[in-house]
Amino acid sequence: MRLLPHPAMEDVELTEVLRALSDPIRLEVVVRLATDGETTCGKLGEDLGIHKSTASHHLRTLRESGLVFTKQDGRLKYMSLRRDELDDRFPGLLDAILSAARQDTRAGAHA
Amino acid sequence: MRLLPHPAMEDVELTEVLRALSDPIRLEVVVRLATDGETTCGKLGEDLGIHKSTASHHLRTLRESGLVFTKQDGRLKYMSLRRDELDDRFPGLLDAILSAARQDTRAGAHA
DNA sequence: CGCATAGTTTGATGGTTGTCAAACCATGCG
DNA sequence: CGCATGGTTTGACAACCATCAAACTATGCG
Repeated sequence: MRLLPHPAMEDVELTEVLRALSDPIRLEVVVRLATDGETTCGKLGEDLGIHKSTASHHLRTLRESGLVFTKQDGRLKYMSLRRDELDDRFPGLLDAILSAARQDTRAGAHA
Repeated sequence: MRLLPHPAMEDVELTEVLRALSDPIRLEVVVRLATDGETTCGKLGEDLGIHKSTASHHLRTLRESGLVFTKQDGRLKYMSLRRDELDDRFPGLLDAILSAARQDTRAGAHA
């Protein structure tokens, strides 16, 4: 059960967080993490129908931006949202984005 | 006093809004618009020390993403935030981002 | 009409990004 | 140790982006 390097929350920049969330796949990943709790890299790749290296790339982006936390357990890497820390750093931000994303999805994709 | 074409708010996509705000200059522009009200393209270029064509490019991005409204009056084009419409479309989002941006700026740039 | 002013458009350039595939690395199981 | 499995890294490619400069457009003033 190892931990991986993560940026300290005070070093997390708002523009980096917003950039990470501006990709539809990464936004969907964050919504799923918020809804279903933690998941693994492989499961995400399957669920979203993308190559595993692409999933790895997005998860790295999310980790480096400060949004997700990665915990290694055996061969698996579990990703989770750094929800409390983010709420502390940017109060209300994650909630607003999550509810906007959920509403956006429910309303149907505006092609 | 002419109006320019703007996207309808129901066509505004969350990821586009986040992408528009993920550029430090555009985020700063939005903060200024929220604080000081409307401004012109040329003033922004001066204030931020960027070329006027760069300012024009960023303002176009902000307009197309649905964040700002452009009103032409004579030779000047006044930009303003589509605050109420955005609040209606994505409740709480703009406020959370603005307060995060202001807090981030006050805390000093984390190089 | 002619000119100055405010913005936009069009290159051109250097840098970043998302994607897949293939090679690679690390971990645990037998 | 050898192998399968879960992820990462690298390479390649096409698309996109921020920036400046220069040419262009549009507007109002005299």
